[in-house]
Amino acid sequence: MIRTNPELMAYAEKLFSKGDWDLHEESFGSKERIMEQDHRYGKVYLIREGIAKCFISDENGKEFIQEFLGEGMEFGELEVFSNKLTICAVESITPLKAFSFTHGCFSQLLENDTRFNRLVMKALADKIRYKAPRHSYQHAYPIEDNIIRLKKLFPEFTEVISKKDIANYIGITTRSLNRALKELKEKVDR
Amino acid sequence: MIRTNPELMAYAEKLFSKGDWDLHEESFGSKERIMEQDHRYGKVYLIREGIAKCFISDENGKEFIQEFLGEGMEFGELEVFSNKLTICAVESITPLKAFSFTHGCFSQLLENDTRFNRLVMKALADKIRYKAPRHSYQHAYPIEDNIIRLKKLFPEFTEVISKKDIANYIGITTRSLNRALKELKEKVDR
DNA sequence: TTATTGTTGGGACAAATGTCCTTTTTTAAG
DNA sequence: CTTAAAAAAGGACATTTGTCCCAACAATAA
Repeated sequence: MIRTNPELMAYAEKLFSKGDWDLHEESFGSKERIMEQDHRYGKVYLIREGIAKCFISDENGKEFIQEFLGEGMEFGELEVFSNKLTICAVESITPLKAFSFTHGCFSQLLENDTRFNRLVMKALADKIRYKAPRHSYQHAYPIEDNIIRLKKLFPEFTEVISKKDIANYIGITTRSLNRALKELKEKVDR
Repeated sequence: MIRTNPELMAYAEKLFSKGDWDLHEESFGSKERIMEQDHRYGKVYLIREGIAKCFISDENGKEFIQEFLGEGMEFGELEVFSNKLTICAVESITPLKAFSFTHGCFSQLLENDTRFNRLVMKALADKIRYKAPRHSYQHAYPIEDNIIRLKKLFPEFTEVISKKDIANYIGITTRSLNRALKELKEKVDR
Protein backbone atom coordinates (compact mmCIF):
# COMPACT_ATOMS: atom_id res chain seq x y z
CA MET A 1 0.00 0.00 0.00
CA ILE A 2 2.79 2.41 0.88
CA ARG A 3 5.35 1.82 -1.78
CA THR A 4 9.09 1.99 -1.31
CA ASN A 5 12.23 1.48 -3.36
CA PRO A 6 15.21 0.66 -1.13
CA GLU A 7 17.57 0.07 -4.02
CA LEU A 8 17.02 3.46 -5.58
CA MET A 9 17.10 5.01 -2.12
CA ALA A 10 20.52 3.52 -1.38
CA TYR A 11 21.89 4.66 -4.68
CA ALA A 12 20.63 8.21 -4.27
CA GLU A 13 22.17 8.27 -0.82
CA LYS A 14 25.48 7.30 -2.33
CA LEU A 15 25.27 9.94 -5.06
CA PHE A 16 24.40 12.54 -2.47
CA SER A 17 27.31 11.74 -0.19
CA LYS A 18 29.77 11.78 -3.07
CA GLY A 19 28.63 15.30 -3.85
CA ASP A 20 29.53 15.20 -7.55
CA TRP A 21 26.02 16.08 -8.55
CA ASP A 22 23.74 19.02 -8.00
CA LEU A 23 21.62 17.13 -5.53
CA HIS A 24 19.82 18.85 -2.66
CA GLU A 25 17.81 17.85 0.31
CA GLU A 26 14.49 19.53 1.04
CA SER A 27 12.23 19.23 4.05
CA PHE A 28 8.48 19.57 4.30
CA GLY A 29 6.01 19.62 7.15
CA SER A 30 3.01 17.35 7.16
CA LYS A 31 0.04 18.12 4.92
CA GLU A 32 2.15 20.36 2.75
CA ARG A 33 1.38 20.57 -0.94
CA ILE A 34 4.58 19.78 -2.77
CA MET A 35 3.27 19.60 -6.30
CA GLU A 36 0.07 20.83 -7.85
CA GLN A 37 -1.77 19.06 -10.62
CA ASP A 38 -1.47 20.50 -14.16
CA HIS A 39 1.59 22.53 -13.36
CA ARG A 40 5.13 22.54 -14.58
CA TYR A 41 8.15 22.04 -12.33
CA GLY A 42 11.84 21.74 -12.96
CA LYS A 43 12.56 19.19 -10.28
CA VAL A 44 12.41 15.50 -9.57
CA TYR A 45 12.00 14.44 -5.95
CA LEU A 46 13.03 11.26 -4.23
CA ILE A 47 11.64 10.61 -0.78
CA ARG A 48 14.27 10.00 1.84
CA GLU A 49 12.03 9.88 4.87
CA GLY A 50 8.29 10.07 5.49
CA ILE A 51 5.10 9.37 3.55
CA ALA A 52 3.31 11.35 0.86
CA LYS A 53 0.26 10.83 -1.25
CA CYS A 54 0.06 11.29 -4.96
CA PHE A 55 -3.44 11.99 -6.23
CA ILE A 56 -5.60 13.30 -9.03
CA SER A 57 -8.56 15.52 -8.32
CA ASP A 58 -11.43 16.28 -10.64
CA GLU A 59 -13.55 19.41 -11.15
CA ASN A 60 -15.83 18.42 -8.29
CA GLY A 61 -12.91 18.22 -5.91
CA LYS A 62 -12.99 14.45 -5.63
CA GLU A 63 -9.57 13.02 -5.00
CA PHE A 64 -8.34 9.75 -6.36
CA ILE A 65 -5.15 8.54 -4.76
CA GLN A 66 -2.71 6.91 -7.13
CA GLU A 67 -0.06 5.82 -4.68
CA PHE A 68 1.21 6.36 -1.20
CA LEU A 69 4.88 7.15 -1.58
CA GLY A 70 7.43 5.99 0.99
CA GLU A 71 11.20 5.85 1.10
CA GLY A 72 12.96 5.70 -2.20
CA MET A 73 9.94 6.62 -4.31
CA GLU A 74 10.30 9.37 -6.88
CA PHE A 75 7.81 11.87 -8.18
CA GLY A 76 8.00 14.53 -10.83
CA GLU A 77 10.12 12.23 -12.97
CA LEU A 78 7.50 11.61 -15.67
CA GLU A 79 7.70 15.22 -16.74
CA VAL A 80 11.37 14.86 -17.57
CA PHE A 81 10.50 12.60 -20.47
CA SER A 82 7.42 14.15 -21.95
CA ASN A 83 7.61 17.86 -21.14
CA LYS A 84 3.93 17.88 -20.25
CA LEU A 85 2.13 19.17 -17.18
CA THR A 86 1.91 17.14 -14.00
CA ILE A 87 -1.02 14.75 -13.83
CA CYS A 88 -0.93 14.34 -10.06
CA ALA A 89 -0.66 16.53 -7.04
CA VAL A 90 1.66 15.39 -4.26
CA GLU A 91 1.06 16.17 -0.60
CA SER A 92 3.02 15.06 2.43
CA ILE A 93 1.16 12.98 5.00
CA THR A 94 3.94 12.94 7.57
CA PRO A 95 6.86 15.40 7.72
CA LEU A 96 9.11 14.68 4.80
CA LYS A 97 12.70 14.73 3.73
CA ALA A 98 13.42 14.41 0.05
CA PHE A 99 16.29 14.66 -2.37
CA SER A 100 15.65 17.01 -5.25
CA PHE A 101 17.24 16.79 -8.68
CA THR A 102 16.91 19.52 -11.26
CA HIS A 103 15.65 18.19 -14.59
CA GLY A 104 19.05 18.89 -16.04
CA CYS A 105 20.85 16.97 -13.36
CA PHE A 106 18.40 14.08 -13.60
CA SER A 107 18.83 13.91 -17.37
CA GLN A 108 22.58 13.96 -17.16
CA LEU A 109 22.58 11.22 -14.60
CA LEU A 110 20.37 9.14 -16.86
CA GLU A 111 22.78 9.59 -19.72
CA ASN A 112 26.05 9.15 -17.92
CA ASP A 113 25.31 6.75 -15.12
CA THR A 114 24.20 3.39 -16.46
CA ARG A 115 23.30 2.07 -13.06
CA PHE A 116 21.15 5.08 -12.26
CA ASN A 117 19.52 4.77 -15.64
CA ARG A 118 18.63 1.17 -14.99
CA LEU A 119 17.29 1.88 -11.53
CA VAL A 120 15.00 4.63 -12.80
CA MET A 121 13.86 2.43 -15.65
CA LYS A 122 13.04 -0.32 -13.18
CA ALA A 123 11.21 2.15 -10.94
CA LEU A 124 8.99 3.14 -13.85
CA ALA A 125 8.36 -0.47 -14.75
CA ASP A 126 7.42 -1.22 -11.15
CA LYS A 127 4.93 1.60 -11.07
CA ILE A 128 3.22 0.06 -14.07
CA ARG A 129 3.36 -3.48 -12.70
CA TYR A 130 1.91 -2.31 -9.44
CA LYS A 131 -0.98 -0.31 -10.87
CA ALA A 132 -2.32 -2.95 -13.18
CA PRO A 133 -3.55 -5.61 -10.74
CA ARG A 134 -4.59 -3.02 -8.19
CA HIS A 135 -7.24 -1.42 -10.37
CA SER A 136 -8.49 -4.64 -11.77
CA TYR A 137 -8.85 -6.08 -8.30
CA GLN A 138 -10.70 -3.07 -7.03
CA HIS A 139 -13.22 -3.34 -9.78
CA ALA A 140 -13.70 -7.04 -9.68
CA TYR A 141 -14.18 -7.59 -5.98
CA PRO A 142 -16.52 -6.15 -3.38
CA ILE A 143 -15.21 -3.50 -1.05
CA GLU A 144 -14.91 -5.90 1.84
CA ASP A 145 -12.43 -8.12 0.02
CA ASN A 146 -10.37 -5.09 -0.84
CA ILE A 147 -10.13 -4.10 2.78
CA ILE A 148 -9.19 -7.58 3.91
CA ARG A 149 -6.49 -7.52 1.28
CA LEU A 150 -5.19 -4.15 2.45
CA LYS A 151 -5.14 -5.32 6.05
CA LYS A 152 -3.00 -8.28 5.12
CA LEU A 153 -0.64 -6.15 3.10
CA PHE A 154 -0.39 -3.38 5.61
CA PRO A 155 -2.03 -4.19 8.96
CA GLU A 156 -1.50 -0.81 10.59
CA PHE A 157 -2.94 1.19 7.71
CA THR A 158 -5.72 2.81 9.73
CA GLU A 159 -3.23 4.32 12.15
CA VAL A 160 -1.08 6.11 9.62
CA ILE A 161 -3.55 7.05 6.95
CA SER A 162 -6.88 8.81 7.39
CA LYS A 163 -10.14 7.11 6.52
CA LYS A 164 -10.75 9.66 3.83
CA ASP A 165 -7.44 8.88 2.15
CA ILE A 166 -8.03 5.17 2.38
CA ALA A 167 -11.44 5.61 0.78
CA ASN A 168 -9.96 7.77 -1.96
CA TYR A 169 -7.33 5.14 -2.51
CA ILE A 170 -9.84 2.35 -2.96
CA GLY A 171 -12.03 4.67 -4.97
CA ILE A 172 -15.09 4.64 -2.74
CA THR A 173 -16.80 7.04 -0.37
CA THR A 174 -16.01 7.14 3.34
CA ARG A 175 -19.56 6.02 3.95
CA SER A 176 -18.99 2.82 2.03
CA LEU A 177 -15.67 2.29 3.74
CA ASN A 178 -17.23 2.61 7.18
CA ARG A 179 -20.04 0.28 6.25
CA ALA A 180 -17.60 -2.33 5.03
CA LEU A 181 -15.39 -1.99 8.11
CA LYS A 182 -18.39 -2.40 10.38
CA GLU A 183 -19.63 -5.49 8.59
CA LEU A 184 -16.15 -6.94 8.73
CA LYS A 185 -15.91 -6.42 12.47
CA GLU A 186 -19.32 -8.01 13.01
CA LYS A 187 -18.21 -11.05 11.08
CA VAL A 188 -15.08 -11.38 13.16
CA ASP A 189 -16.99 -11.00 16.43
CA ARG A 190 -19.40 -13.73 15.50
CA MET B 1 -8.38 4.22 -26.29
CA ILE B 2 -6.15 2.31 -28.69
CA ARG B 3 -2.71 3.53 -27.85
CA THR B 4 0.10 4.08 -30.30
CA ASN B 5 3.68 5.28 -30.29
CA PRO B 6 4.71 6.52 -33.74
CA GLU B 7 8.10 7.74 -32.61
CA LEU B 8 9.17 4.40 -31.19
CA MET B 9 7.65 2.69 -34.20
CA ALA B 10 9.71 4.77 -36.62
CA TYR B 11 12.88 4.13 -34.68
CA ALA B 12 12.32 0.36 -34.54
CA GLU B 13 11.68 0.40 -38.25
CA LYS B 14 15.01 2.09 -38.77
CA LEU B 15 16.84 -0.37 -36.52
CA PHE B 16 15.21 -3.24 -38.35
CA SER B 17 16.18 -2.03 -41.80
CA LYS B 18 19.77 -1.42 -40.75
CA GLY B 19 19.97 -5.04 -39.71
CA ASP B 20 22.70 -4.56 -37.10
CA TRP B 21 20.57 -6.04 -34.39
CA ASP B 22 18.99 -9.40 -33.77
CA LEU B 23 15.55 -8.10 -34.54
CA HIS B 24 12.84 -10.28 -36.05
CA GLU B 25 9.37 -9.87 -37.36
CA GLU B 26 6.61 -12.21 -36.24
CA SER B 27 3.06 -12.53 -37.50
CA PHE B 28 -0.07 -13.62 -35.66
CA GLY B 29 -3.63 -14.30 -36.71
CA SER B 30 -6.52 -12.63 -34.94
CA LYS B 31 -7.55 -13.85 -31.48
CA GLU B 32 -4.22 -15.51 -30.96
CA ARG B 33 -2.77 -15.65 -27.46
CA ILE B 34 0.69 -14.16 -27.65
CA MET B 35 1.52 -14.03 -23.97
CA GLU B 36 0.00 -15.76 -20.98
CA GLN B 37 -0.33 -14.20 -17.58
CA ASP B 38 2.12 -15.36 -14.87
CA HIS B 39 4.59 -16.78 -17.34
CA ARG B 40 8.14 -16.04 -18.28
CA TYR B 41 9.25 -15.09 -21.76
CA GLY B 42 12.56 -14.08 -23.24
CA LYS B 43 11.17 -11.59 -25.73
CA VAL B 44 9.95 -8.05 -26.01
CA TYR B 45 7.43 -7.29 -28.75
CA LEU B 46 6.70 -4.09 -30.57
CA ILE B 47 3.55 -3.93 -32.65
CA ARG B 48 4.14 -2.98 -36.26
CA GLU B 49 0.63 -3.46 -37.54
CA GLY B 50 -2.71 -4.41 -36.00
CA ILE B 51 -4.37 -4.23 -32.61
CA ALA B 52 -3.96 -6.35 -29.49
CA LYS B 53 -5.41 -6.31 -26.01
CA CYS B 54 -3.43 -6.58 -22.84
CA PHE B 55 -5.45 -7.87 -19.89
CA ILE B 56 -5.44 -9.42 -16.47
CA SER B 57 -7.82 -12.20 -15.58
CA ASP B 58 -8.75 -13.38 -12.10
CA GLU B 59 -9.61 -16.80 -10.73
CA ASN B 60 -13.22 -16.41 -11.83
CA GLY B 61 -12.17 -15.80 -15.39
CA LYS B 62 -13.12 -12.14 -15.34
CA GLU B 63 -10.95 -10.11 -17.65
CA PHE B 64 -9.83 -6.60 -17.00
CA ILE B 65 -8.32 -4.89 -20.00
CA GLN B 66 -5.35 -2.70 -19.28
CA GLU B 67 -4.74 -1.26 -22.70
CA PHE B 68 -5.52 -1.74 -26.33
CA LEU B 69 -2.18 -1.79 -28.07
CA GLY B 70 -1.74 -0.33 -31.54
CA GLU B 71 1.25 0.54 -33.71
CA GLY B 72 4.46 1.23 -31.89
CA MET B 73 3.32 -0.14 -28.55
CA GLU B 74 5.58 -2.59 -26.75
CA PHE B 75 4.73 -5.46 -24.46
CA GLY B 76 6.86 -7.88 -22.49
CA GLU B 77 9.33 -5.09 -21.73
CA LEU B 78 8.54 -4.82 -18.01
CA GLU B 79 9.99 -8.26 -17.45
CA VAL B 80 13.37 -7.16 -18.73
CA PHE B 81 13.81 -4.93 -15.70
CA SER B 82 12.42 -6.97 -12.88
CA ASN B 83 12.84 -10.60 -13.89
CA LYS B 84 9.37 -11.41 -12.61
CA LEU B 85 6.48 -13.18 -14.25
CA THR B 86 4.16 -11.42 -16.67
CA ILE B 87 1.21 -9.66 -15.06
CA CYS B 88 -0.86 -9.45 -18.22
CA ALA B 89 -1.86 -11.72 -21.01
CA VAL B 90 -1.74 -10.33 -24.54
CA GLU B 91 -4.06 -11.43 -27.31
CA SER B 92 -4.35 -10.14 -30.85
CA ILE B 93 -7.67 -8.60 -31.85
CA THR B 94 -6.83 -8.18 -35.51
CA PRO B 95 -4.07 -10.02 -37.39
CA LEU B 96 -0.77 -8.73 -36.15
CA LYS B 97 2.75 -8.02 -37.25
CA ALA B 98 5.29 -7.35 -34.55
CA PHE B 99 8.99 -6.89 -34.10
CA SER B 100 10.52 -9.14 -31.50
CA PHE B 101 13.65 -8.41 -29.50
CA THR B 102 15.32 -10.99 -27.31
CA HIS B 103 15.86 -9.75 -23.77
CA GLY B 104 19.56 -9.70 -24.47
CA CYS B 105 19.19 -7.61 -27.58
CA PHE B 106 16.77 -5.26 -25.86
CA SER B 107 19.14 -4.79 -22.95
CA GLN B 108 22.09 -4.12 -25.19
CA LEU B 109 20.15 -1.57 -27.17
CA LEU B 110 19.19 0.17 -23.94
CA GLU B 111 22.82 0.35 -22.92
CA ASN B 112 24.40 1.32 -26.18
CA ASP B 113 21.78 3.35 -27.97
CA THR B 114 20.96 6.53 -26.05
CA ARG B 115 18.10 7.45 -28.31
CA PHE B 116 16.52 4.02 -27.98
CA ASN B 117 16.99 4.22 -24.23
CA ARG B 118 15.19 7.52 -24.08
CA LEU B 119 12.33 6.36 -26.28
CA VAL B 120 11.73 3.29 -24.13
CA MET B 121 11.91 5.39 -20.99
CA LYS B 122 9.36 7.78 -22.43
CA ALA B 123 7.12 4.89 -23.44
CA LEU B 124 7.12 3.66 -19.85
CA ALA B 125 6.40 7.13 -18.54
CA ASP B 126 3.51 7.47 -21.00
CA LYS B 127 1.99 4.21 -19.85
CA ILE B 128 1.95 5.57 -16.32
CA ARG B 129 0.61 8.96 -17.33
CA TYR B 130 -2.11 7.36 -19.32
CA LYS B 131 -3.29 4.94 -16.66
CA ALA B 132 -3.65 7.41 -13.84
CA PRO B 133 -6.49 9.62 -15.06
CA ARG B 134 -8.23 6.75 -16.75
CA HIS B 135 -8.90 4.80 -13.58
CA SER B 136 -9.76 7.82 -11.56
CA TYR B 137 -12.23 8.95 -14.19
CA GLN B 138 -13.85 5.55 -14.41
CA HIS B 139 -14.44 5.50 -10.70
CA ALA B 140 -15.63 9.04 -10.34
CA TYR B 141 -18.13 9.26 -13.16
CA PRO B 142 -21.19 7.27 -14.15
CA ILE B 143 -20.88 4.79 -16.98
CA GLU B 144 -22.66 7.03 -19.43
CA ASP B 145 -20.06 9.76 -19.11
CA ASN B 146 -17.33 7.25 -19.67
CA ILE B 147 -18.90 6.10 -22.88
CA ILE B 148 -19.42 9.63 -24.16
CA ARG B 149 -15.78 10.24 -23.43
CA LEU B 150 -14.68 7.12 -25.29
CA LYS B 151 -16.83 8.07 -28.27
CA LYS B 152 -15.15 11.44 -28.49
CA LEU B 153 -11.71 9.92 -28.18
CA PHE B 154 -12.34 7.11 -30.57
CA PRO B 155 -15.64 7.41 -32.45
CA GLU B 156 -15.48 4.09 -34.28
CA PHE B 157 -14.70 2.03 -31.20
CA THR B 158 -17.77 -0.19 -31.45
CA GLU B 159 -16.80 -1.34 -34.91
CA VAL B 160 -13.32 -2.57 -34.08
CA ILE B 161 -13.69 -3.82 -30.55
CA SER B 162 -16.31 -6.21 -29.24
CA LYS B 163 -18.82 -5.13 -26.63
CA LYS B 164 -17.37 -7.59 -24.18
CA ASP B 165 -13.91 -6.10 -24.54
CA ILE B 166 -15.22 -2.56 -24.19
CA ALA B 167 -17.05 -3.56 -21.01
CA ASN B 168 -13.93 -5.24 -19.66
CA TYR B 169 -11.98 -2.13 -20.48
CA ILE B 170 -14.33 0.14 -18.57
CA GLY B 171 -14.57 -2.44 -15.81
CA ILE B 172 -18.31 -3.12 -16.03
CA THR B 173 -20.55 -5.93 -17.25
CA THR B 174 -21.90 -6.09 -20.77
CA ARG B 175 -25.35 -5.69 -19.31
CA SER B 176 -24.44 -2.34 -17.84
CA LEU B 177 -22.74 -1.28 -21.03
CA ASN B 178 -25.82 -2.08 -23.09
CA ARG B 179 -28.07 -0.28 -20.68
CA ALA B 180 -25.90 2.81 -20.84
CA LEU B 181 -25.68 2.71 -24.63
CA LYS B 182 -29.44 2.40 -24.92
CA GLU B 183 -30.09 5.31 -22.61
CA LEU B 184 -27.58 7.37 -24.52
CA LYS B 185 -29.28 6.67 -27.82
CA GLU B 186 -32.67 7.56 -26.38
CA LYS B 187 -31.30 10.85 -25.18
CA VAL B 188 -29.92 11.65 -28.61
CA ASP B 189 -33.17 10.71 -30.37
CA ARG B 190 -35.19 12.98 -28.16
C1' DT C 1 -12.91 27.23 29.14
C1' DT C 2 -15.47 27.77 24.98
C1' DA C 3 -16.23 27.94 20.31
C1' DT C 4 -14.67 25.85 16.07
C1' DT C 5 -13.42 22.90 12.85
C1' DG C 6 -12.31 18.24 11.24
C1' DT C 7 -12.70 13.31 11.59
C1' DT C 8 -15.35 9.35 12.34
C1' DG C 9 -19.59 6.47 12.51
C1' DG C 10 -23.95 5.52 11.01
C1' DG C 11 -29.45 5.88 9.61
C1' DA C 12 -32.63 6.19 5.68
C1' DC C 13 -33.44 6.36 1.21
C1' DA C 14 -32.24 6.74 -3.90
C1' DA C 15 -29.62 5.46 -7.71
C1' DA C 16 -26.45 2.63 -10.11
C1' DT C 17 -24.90 -1.74 -11.25
C1' DG C 18 -24.76 -6.75 -11.18
C1' DT C 19 -26.96 -11.39 -11.69
C1' DC C 20 -29.65 -14.46 -14.03
C1' DC C 21 -32.28 -15.45 -17.95
C1' DT C 22 -34.43 -15.16 -22.38
C1' DT C 23 -34.73 -13.38 -26.96
C1' DT C 24 -32.87 -11.57 -31.09
C1' DT C 25 -29.27 -10.87 -34.36
C1' DT C 26 -25.01 -11.90 -36.51
C1' DT C 27 -21.36 -14.84 -37.91
C1' DA C 28 -19.26 -19.05 -39.21
C1' DA C 29 -19.44 -23.91 -40.72
C1' DG C 30 -21.20 -27.71 -43.07
C1' DC D 1 -29.17 -22.51 -47.94
C1' DT D 2 -29.45 -24.42 -43.41
C1' DT D 3 -27.89 -25.01 -38.91
C1' DA D 4 -25.06 -24.34 -35.03
C1' DA D 5 -22.60 -21.19 -32.30
C1' DA D 6 -21.39 -16.74 -30.76
C1' DA D 7 -22.39 -11.96 -29.88
C1' DA D 8 -25.60 -8.47 -28.72
C1' DA D 9 -29.76 -6.69 -26.48
C1' DG D 10 -32.66 -6.40 -22.82
C1' DG D 11 -36.47 -7.79 -18.82
C1' DA D 12 -36.91 -8.54 -13.83
C1' DC D 13 -35.12 -8.53 -9.60
C1' DA D 14 -31.38 -8.33 -5.90
C1' DT D 15 -27.46 -6.13 -4.19
C1' DT D 16 -24.19 -2.70 -3.70
C1' DT D 17 -22.88 1.77 -3.30
C1' DG D 18 -23.73 6.66 -3.11
C1' DT D 19 -26.10 10.80 -1.30
C1' DC D 20 -27.67 13.47 2.24
C1' DC D 21 -28.16 13.83 6.51
C1' DC D 22 -26.99 14.14 11.68
C1' DA D 23 -24.57 12.98 16.03
C1' DA D 24 -20.46 11.99 18.72
C1' DC D 25 -15.90 12.83 19.57
C1' DA D 26 -11.46 14.55 19.04
C1' DA D 27 -8.04 18.28 18.14
C1' DT D 28 -7.12 23.30 17.82
C1' DA D 29 -7.42 28.17 18.31
C1' DA D 30 -9.20 32.06 20.61
